[in-house]
Amino acid sequence: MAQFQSLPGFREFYPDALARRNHIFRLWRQTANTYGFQEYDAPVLEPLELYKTKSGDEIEAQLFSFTDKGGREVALRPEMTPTVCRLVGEKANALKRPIKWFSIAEFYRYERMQKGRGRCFFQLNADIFGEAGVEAETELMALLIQCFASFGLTEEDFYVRLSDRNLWFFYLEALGLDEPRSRAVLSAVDRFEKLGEDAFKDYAEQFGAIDLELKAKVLAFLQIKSLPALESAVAAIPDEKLGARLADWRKLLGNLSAMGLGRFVEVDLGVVRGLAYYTGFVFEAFDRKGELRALAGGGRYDSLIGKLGYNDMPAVGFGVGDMTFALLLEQRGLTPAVAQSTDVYVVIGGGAERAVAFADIQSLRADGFRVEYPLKEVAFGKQFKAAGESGAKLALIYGGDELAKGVVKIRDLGARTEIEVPREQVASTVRDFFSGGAE
RNA sequence: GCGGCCUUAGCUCAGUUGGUUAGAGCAUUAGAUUGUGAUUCUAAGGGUCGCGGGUUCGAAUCCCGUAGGCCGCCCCA
Repeated sequence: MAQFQSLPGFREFYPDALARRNHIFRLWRQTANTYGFQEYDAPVLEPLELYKTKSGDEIEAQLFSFTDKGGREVALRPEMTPTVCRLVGEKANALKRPIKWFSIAEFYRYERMQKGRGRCFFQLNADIFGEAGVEAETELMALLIQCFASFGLTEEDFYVRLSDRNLWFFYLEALGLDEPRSRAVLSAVDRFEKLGEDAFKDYAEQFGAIDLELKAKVLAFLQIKSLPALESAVAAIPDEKLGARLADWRKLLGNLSAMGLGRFVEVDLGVVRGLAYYTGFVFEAFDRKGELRALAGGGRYDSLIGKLGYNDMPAVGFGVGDMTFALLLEQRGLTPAVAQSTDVYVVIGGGAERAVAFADIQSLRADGFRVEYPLKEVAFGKQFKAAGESGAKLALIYGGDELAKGVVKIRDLGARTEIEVPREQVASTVRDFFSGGAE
């Protein structure tokens, strides 16, 4: 039986599964289009160096990487960001701003499988380049939320946590921390939700036990869950950068409320997105029940394009993986039955009738109807059964009796009624049925 | 990289203290039904019991190894 298995962590999409996947992609694509994003794609295989430059040498352990026949070190793409940065960086001078792009692509990571995570997966990636202000965050967060809401998910189902690495750096700077210490504190902040007090161990190893007063301030700051709380926390510290940053926060949250999306967004300074390349606002989407891993993540990464050797360009982006998202839809009963059904099933008497039926079948198909017929001669009873199971709305009956009279019998499979029409009126009758009956 | 549980038909699962030819439901195909569909009845196809080794007169069953799956830790771009 199992002569060959698929590789661990890889997925196969039988028609049902592919129909569900396509449904997700269709709505994502449609939503991105309504926001004025343009779709792009790029190679699955990239130079290994592209990812090392962005994420460091350690990344190789988590990549599908190998040496190709030309001696090049290559890797299957684990993410889209470096690639899209190259695309934008190469043609930066020729691209109209703002650059609003998206892609739906497959990615590969050499990882251990878990719920919502495999070695290959699809992601919707959307990015805005060339806009340094919070207008870019506004547009992207709105798109992210709409990409979920399009499926019928509501604020009861998911929410987006918003945080800000700049705000953290300015705050820690105002508290007198240098950059290495600030980074260590942020790393602790990132892990605090999971590890609790242990999150500060790494900091202690590098810089000695953390000052208790400082720690108290950090913990208080990371538990801020609203703009007013943030404002009052910052009000106590006279700092120009912090004040300016707060203005950005008001603007971004104000924009999202004006769009009617405020209910989806929560201030949560506990989110800092790991050691990532993010430089400003960061956000993550989660299911409300807290049962699944992150649904989406994104943020601003203004220095990455420069790091890859191009002129600096501001950038904000997010990615949504298909696996966790599909789990959420399933949990909420929003996975649609998307089986594509037949429009017309043609019942054919015998060999002679077949030739006549074929001509009409082909012309109906040319008109865009989905038409099926039995590949081999089978009994009428079977054919009607097959017609019912196919989901067809109409059955056309090409029997010897009808053709002798120059007519075709058309059966409305839903209403269980039949009419006979002259053969030359078959196409128009079918067309009328579907244009009149459908909407 | 580490840990827990699991693996018998396409799917969901039975399978007695180790004992003849490994079963059921669903699904598939065919027949009842050579001109009218979602019901019903009948039958068929489909398995080297994940793979390899060991114990035994005899292994789906016990032991060892290994692969794969699920879940969690680490990580999560």
